[in-house]
Amino acid sequence: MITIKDVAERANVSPSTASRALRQIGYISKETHDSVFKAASELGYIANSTAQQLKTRNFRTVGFIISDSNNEYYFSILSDIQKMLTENGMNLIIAFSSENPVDEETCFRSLIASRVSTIFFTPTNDQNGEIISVAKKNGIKVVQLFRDIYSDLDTIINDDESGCRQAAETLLSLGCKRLLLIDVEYLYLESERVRPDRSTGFLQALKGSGAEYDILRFPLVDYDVGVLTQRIDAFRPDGIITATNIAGLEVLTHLKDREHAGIRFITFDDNRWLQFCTLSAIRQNTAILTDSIREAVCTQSEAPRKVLIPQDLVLRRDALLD
Amino acid sequence: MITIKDVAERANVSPSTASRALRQIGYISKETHDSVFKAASELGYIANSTAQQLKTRNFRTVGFIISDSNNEYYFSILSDIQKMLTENGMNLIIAFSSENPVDEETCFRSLIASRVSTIFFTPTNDQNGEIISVAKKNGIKVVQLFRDIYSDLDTIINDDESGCRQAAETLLSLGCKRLLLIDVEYLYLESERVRPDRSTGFLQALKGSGAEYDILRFPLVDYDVGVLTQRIDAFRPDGIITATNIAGLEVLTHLKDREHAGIRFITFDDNRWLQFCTLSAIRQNTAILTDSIREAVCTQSEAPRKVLIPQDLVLRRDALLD
DNA sequence: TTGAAAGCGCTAACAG
DNA sequence: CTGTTAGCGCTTTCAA
Repeated sequence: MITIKDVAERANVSPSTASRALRQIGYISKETHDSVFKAASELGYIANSTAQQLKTRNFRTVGFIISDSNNEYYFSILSDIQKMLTENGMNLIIAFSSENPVDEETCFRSLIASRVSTIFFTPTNDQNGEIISVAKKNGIKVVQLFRDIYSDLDTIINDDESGCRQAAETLLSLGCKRLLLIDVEYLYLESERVRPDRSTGFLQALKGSGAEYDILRFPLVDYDVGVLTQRIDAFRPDGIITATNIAGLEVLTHLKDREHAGIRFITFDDNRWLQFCTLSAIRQNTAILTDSIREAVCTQSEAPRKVLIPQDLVLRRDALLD
Repeated sequence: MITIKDVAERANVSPSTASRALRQIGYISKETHDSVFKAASELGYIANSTAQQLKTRNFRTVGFIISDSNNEYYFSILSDIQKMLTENGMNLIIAFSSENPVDEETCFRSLIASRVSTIFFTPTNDQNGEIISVAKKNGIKVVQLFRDIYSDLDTIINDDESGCRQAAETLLSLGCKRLLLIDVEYLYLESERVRPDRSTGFLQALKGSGAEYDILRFPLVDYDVGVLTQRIDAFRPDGIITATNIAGLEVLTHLKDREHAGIRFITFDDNRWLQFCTLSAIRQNTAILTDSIREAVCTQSEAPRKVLIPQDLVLRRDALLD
């Protein structure tokens, strides 16, 4: 390991002078500046940011807890977020809560130990207030993403409720009479506690439409696909909305196998494969999301800030109707 | 911020005693142990791992540089890697090189500054030996993933050469007479410098088969899709192999648009959408990969270790042949 | 069994 | 303009 002491010795200055020279701070003579930079480059010196942070109490790392590693939506936003953080001189540490409170707490502990400046997480339950307050006691900002569970936290969510309402209205306007929504079932959370709620938007669209409808709440992980397929076969919908890509794929696979036809389909979370299959989807707004995250990282507000991000419905010629 | 001093004061012991008690190391009386733990839990104390690492010189973080954030393959392996690291008490920092040497160097600098124990990266070029040696000078192990560019580094690669040979042999055995391989064009690397090389396996399979063939090297990012489609239209293949999902999607989109038929298709990097579309793919072995990464992180070898991971061809009823 | 002291690598305050 | 000193939070001798 090469330290600033090594650089200082080689340049015949004190460590503090070397430090100031390298950071271009304060008054440094041209000669000192040059000799320090020369020494640093010859030695291959790179400042230990761990020690810097300890000293300056200025923690330039952000923690990101992904709740569902199978959900590609997370990864589609990750590189934008990382790029934005780099532009702001920050690092990104990621962790996975696997949709359960115990892992979520472990993630928190690990990120708190690393003294990240901010933790972004998608709450898997409403019982982890303890560790959240420990984070805050340690000067860490905590922001909940995509699920508004803890009312006292900064919150950034996609407007899934309105997205789902749009999707249902569109299906109705296309002539559907029997709509099925595959919403999310949370293992450690009452559905009623979770905002935004796709079912709410769904019901608003259906109110007074005269159409039949059904809602299945389906787990994000460790699910039994039979529950899904039986419900489809029993209800016989002519339009289906799925809350995630994964559920969407299960639905599509089932419909294809059974050679169903004429069932219209919209899923949350657009991607290139949906585009290729000319399937309709609800597209999240990554730009606004990244921007909100940047703001959350860079500003320190008092009152909890709530951000609601609008989303688009992308209609495509539905392959299943061909 | 809550420090061990706070805990020590509340428990009426010295910081060093508190430290030993919390880490269950050395001789500690039952009473001290209990009072220290009580104080820590009441205060919500979590040890600052930054300071711990500075002291113990034991860096429990791994850096991972993703070269292409559009390539979902990276994300499909990330959660397994992260889980494995967690089990071994380590953290994961990710960074993105965006397939260019400048960003790659920036990533290295940032990870070296964080004093990660190991850096995994997919080389985007062969000119960054300088920063790699700086990493090593700072006691950081460097492992190249998926591309064998620097001969003196630990290396973990998928056996794309054999995978491509298998794919080509299979297409030939299915009766194809005109094979097109869409291989990767590297912006900052001569193709000949990159191992494994899909084209090599492709050519081995074709040798003596009497079939016609063509190879197009296509960029991973910022590509012109017209180059791809024109080549397909000009060569009129009856079998296509693509090196990435992204190129694969472009090929499929083109073939669908033009209502081509009877063209067999195999792509690298299997996923659930390919499965749904009943498209054939070459499937990487994530278990072996994760295991190799664990070994690289946990053991310190002298000579550079080279790991070659075998992969499977998954044949599915090709939707385009229906 | 516990505490005092030193020091990991770095920077900020203060003298010079 | 530069060096000395102290200390971030933690652990590790070493002495008590």
